Amino acid sequence: MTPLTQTSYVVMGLLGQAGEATPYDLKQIVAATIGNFFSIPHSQIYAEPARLAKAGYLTERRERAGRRRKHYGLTAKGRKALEEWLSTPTEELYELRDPGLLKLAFGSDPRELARTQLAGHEQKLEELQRMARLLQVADPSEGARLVAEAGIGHQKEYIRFWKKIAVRR
Amino acid sequence: MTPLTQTSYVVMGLLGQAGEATPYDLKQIVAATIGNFFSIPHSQIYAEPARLAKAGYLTERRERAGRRRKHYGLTAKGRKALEEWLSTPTEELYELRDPGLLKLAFGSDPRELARTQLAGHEQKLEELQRMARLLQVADPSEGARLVAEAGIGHQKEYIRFWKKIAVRR
DNA sequence: GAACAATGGTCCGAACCGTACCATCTAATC
DNA sequence: GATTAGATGGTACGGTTCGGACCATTGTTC
Repeated sequence: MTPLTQTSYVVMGLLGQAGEATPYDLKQIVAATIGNFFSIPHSQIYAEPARLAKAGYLTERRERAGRRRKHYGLTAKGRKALEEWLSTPTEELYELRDPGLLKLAFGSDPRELARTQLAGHEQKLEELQRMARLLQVADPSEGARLVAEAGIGHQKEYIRFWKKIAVRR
Repeated sequence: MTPLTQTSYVVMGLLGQAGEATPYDLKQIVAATIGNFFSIPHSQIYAEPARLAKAGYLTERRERAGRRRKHYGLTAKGRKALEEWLSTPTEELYELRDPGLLKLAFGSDPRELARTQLAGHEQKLEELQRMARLLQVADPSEGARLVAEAGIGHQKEYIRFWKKIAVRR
């Protein structure tokens, strides 16, 4: 039995948008886009397509020469599973692991922490804004744009939060 | 070698605040507080203290009768490790897995999704606000209060986001 | 054509995870 | 005072995930 995990749907979802792709392609896309709100370690991005292919959700085509890259694409079965998943809204909310907040909760010095975290979030915000600008012109999908917006909103929220702490007396 | 993971610090951090505790106690505290921004499955909360005790970071005392609960506390070594960790601000940001945004990115129907997610986040917000009120009166630690505030801020951000989508034409 | 960076990928043991199950205590009900 | 239901408290375990180290091919620069 091959249970489909959220990672599975990430892979299938990307292939649904990108057509055929190698795991490396997927890795790049993840890093640039959904990695921002759905983290996946790179080793999984290589392992998962193989697993899915074996279970009939993906086609696997291997180059005969050179790098012998593997290219994956959705099968009908894969496409069906993906669509089914997409058409059922989740109630589940997020899962979060924020080491900054963790330290804060346990009594780290708030101001120092705030400085460090602030820097990170500001940088992240810029990244996201850059990305959003690209999507404005380039991307066909509305979902991608919305999601980028969501990310921006949360970064701003983080920045408000840490700033408040940083400037406190 | 026993590398200290974030989970380790959660356990040690809680013991730092609570004094001695059983894994069950820890589980309860996590569920009520830091679980909101740092998720850990309950099986880990039982496994980790044992691991840490074996490595000398915790003391382990087992009741002789009845439930034979195990009580854990920080050793000097544990306290030192904790303090060291607390005194180094992290640059690392969060790790997030949000299935709602994932589906949105891949083309789920935004309005339907919004309705479902909205309900969840509104409930979560209430929970957090209830908790925050409790902390106002009961909790000594400033960190805990700040962190609850952060959570509230993000829930509100989520609600703004999904609401905007839900009411769209 | 050597050296170096970028690309593309594999491998592995430890940690993690969900889930199912087990045991003890409490206290209400008869 | 026996029975039972629910809350409390905990263990076990096999499969999955994870980070990180390492390997191989290609492209670029000198």
